[in-house]
Amino acid sequence: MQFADSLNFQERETLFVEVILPLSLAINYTYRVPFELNEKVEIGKRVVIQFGKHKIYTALVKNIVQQPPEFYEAKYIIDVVDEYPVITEKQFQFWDWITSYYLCNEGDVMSAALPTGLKLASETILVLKDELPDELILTEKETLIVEVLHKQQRMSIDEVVELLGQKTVYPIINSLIGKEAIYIAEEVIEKYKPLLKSFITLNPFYKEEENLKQLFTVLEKAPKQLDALLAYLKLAKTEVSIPKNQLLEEGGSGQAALKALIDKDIFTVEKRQVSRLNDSHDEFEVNFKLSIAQQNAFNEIETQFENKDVVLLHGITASGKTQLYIKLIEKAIASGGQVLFLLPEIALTTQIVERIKRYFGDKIGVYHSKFNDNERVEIWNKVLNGSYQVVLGARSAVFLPFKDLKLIVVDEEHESSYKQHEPAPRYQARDAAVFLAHLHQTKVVLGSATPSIESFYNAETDKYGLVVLNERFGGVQLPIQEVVSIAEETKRKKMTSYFTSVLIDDMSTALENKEQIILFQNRRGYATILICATCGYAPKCVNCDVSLTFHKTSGKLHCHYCGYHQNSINICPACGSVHIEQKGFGTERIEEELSLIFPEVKIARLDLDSTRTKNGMQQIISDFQDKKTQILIGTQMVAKGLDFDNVSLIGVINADTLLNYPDFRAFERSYQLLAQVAGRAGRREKQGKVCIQAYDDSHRIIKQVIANDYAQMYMDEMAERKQFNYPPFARLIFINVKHKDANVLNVAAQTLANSLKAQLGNRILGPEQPLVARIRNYYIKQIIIKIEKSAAIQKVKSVLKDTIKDFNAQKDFKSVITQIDVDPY
DNA sequence: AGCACGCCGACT
DNA sequence: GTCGGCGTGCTC
Repeated sequence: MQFADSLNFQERETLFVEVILPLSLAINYTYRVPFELNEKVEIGKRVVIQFGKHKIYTALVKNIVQQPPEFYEAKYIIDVVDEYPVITEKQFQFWDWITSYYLCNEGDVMSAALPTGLKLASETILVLKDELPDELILTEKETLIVEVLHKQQRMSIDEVVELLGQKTVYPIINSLIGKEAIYIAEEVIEKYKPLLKSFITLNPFYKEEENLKQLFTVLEKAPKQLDALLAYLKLAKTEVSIPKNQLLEEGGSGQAALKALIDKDIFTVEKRQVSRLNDSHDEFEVNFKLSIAQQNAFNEIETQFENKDVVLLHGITASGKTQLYIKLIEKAIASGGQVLFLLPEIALTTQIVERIKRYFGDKIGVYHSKFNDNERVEIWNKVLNGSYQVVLGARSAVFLPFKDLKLIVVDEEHESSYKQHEPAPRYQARDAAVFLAHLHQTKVVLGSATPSIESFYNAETDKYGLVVLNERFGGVQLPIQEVVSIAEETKRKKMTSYFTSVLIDDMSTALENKEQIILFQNRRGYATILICATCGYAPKCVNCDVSLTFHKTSGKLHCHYCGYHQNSINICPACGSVHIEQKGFGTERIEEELSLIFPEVKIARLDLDSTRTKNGMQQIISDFQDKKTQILIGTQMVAKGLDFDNVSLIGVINADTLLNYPDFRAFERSYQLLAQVAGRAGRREKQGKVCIQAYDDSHRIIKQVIANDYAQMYMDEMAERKQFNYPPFARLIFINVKHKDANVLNVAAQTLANSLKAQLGNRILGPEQPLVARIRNYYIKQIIIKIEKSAAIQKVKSVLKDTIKDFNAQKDFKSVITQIDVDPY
């Protein structure tokens, strides 16, 4: 026996794990596995490790090796968290692709991919020693800390910072440790807490008829308890254990009676883990039939899938794409497997989700930012164990642990919200989904009424399949569309505040017919800026190079970039004049002006400001749906995925603000947005109306929207993109260079651009000053890389990576921040 | 990210 | 001179 043991000892292996930390770090780190944990470590499991002097994190095992690291002594891992891996092999491959394609760190991807509940980090806590040394001489500040610790046992670093009113607290803490007055502990907070509910079960003894009868007689003297028992028996027909709160609600017996029964051992209580997700157990909706056009499109998609991995479904608004998706999903999961259905974030809180949920019942999970940490972990686990077959989600849903994907649907594929800009990974979820499908050897449907230029180009060049659905479902008519020139109306003095006489007439008619109206204005706030009529002074943000926006509800001036706000001004701080004028106008201002014109009409506003609270948006939408409000004014939000039966008029207050945006995609975006807004009018029997107000009423994009001419828009755009060498004819990479000092930044950006130019030539443009030159006290310059389609993109990327690394290694540029954004659109 | 170390200005 | 802010480097 002893011999065998020593033999084992000889042969016992020492394992090392390469782990990904949920931090933006350039490399992964290697830890040593204590022998007792050898059996438990596995790729894809989380481990608890100490990183640096104190901090404890959960890291993810990426690899297991036997060679010890050459140049340093590895720390031991503290524990293995998971019973089973939480990250699949395919996910790691997916992460690798994101890392290399979007030029970010693995830790960035891990942070984005894992729900917060699966990442734990420690907090440093100060604790008073049980026995303080006899002669303790403390400084004033140290005494302050010890006094607080006497009262509340423990303090966080932040609390110390607040208590002392200074940022540098470590020297003081270390001094206290040195004097043996305190010690520090690392408190690891388990973020995910399963929800526990009490369940009541009848003691099996009373299963016997005889015993139960006897119990009834005993309880006759305690009517409340008898009530509780009866309530239990009524509820217990299908399940033996009844949730305590349900029993209390239905029985009406009260806590005391229940407790008495539990004390008498008639009922037993048990805490059970329950799901937070209120999955509907509704029966599936009756089977609907696809129209002939839909059925044809369905068949066509199937045929195209035979030799294409991606099919673009170009279906005009109200063509019934959703039904088509449902049929595709149904078919995909018929023989097991999973489906990912991506939607833009805002569309996820609306009707389309309800419709699909009703259809697929408890097979479906929804994943987006409105869910809290705990709920997200539960969804993650249900995808991992396969109990969710269909997932509806926003862009981050591409990171869920799918086992067996059979189909990916990306609805509204042109939506810019599929791109994450901040923080890294700056990924485009639609493109990532195409790669994800490739990993799972499966297919993708990209759906849109107004496809992005690049997707349509891919379809045109046969990279993607193309299926067109251009018949409105159920014979819904196209709305009547009209353009009104604001310039013309102003000249003829026919404007009433921001509204042309045409729009006012349309609104009056709609209101008389008891129909509803949606007004679209692409700008939040009340007046865009305040400006002094005497000297031209306009209040600016202290942290950013932007004028502040006046919000009437708060009475304050707000910065939309950093959140800074200050009280409004009545007197010009520069010249003392009282002639402060408001320039420009936002949703809030429109709301106010409109209420003067239609004082008896209920008006609601849907924008970022009015939907800050959790249910704010839902409330506004349902009020409008229930016709409690007649006019809904909104930003982009009103255009996305909202269907209202009674809306007969859509008004666009000012189309020019969209068209004048300085970006090569401004026209494409404007077309998409205006077409989408227009699509909200008159969805059922009745023909709706769209009224677009613009200064430049003969703009080609507006004409194309009115004519519903996507093809012409596409051709015009392609001609321009070709001429100026923009996507899809070239690829773009942006490099944002940031620094607190404008001079340092200028030199740095120029230096970086020069060394890139030396290697990549005229593919490098800039550095240029972006629209907003300073945000949150950081000055910004932008370098643009334009790469022709034929170039080896991976080579360019590796040059880029190396150059930036060298650049950041230079002494003067150490504190310069560089951010790479691949496909920045 | 977050902590240590080292440099430098301001304040007793 | 000392304290605290701030930039810089490092974490297996």
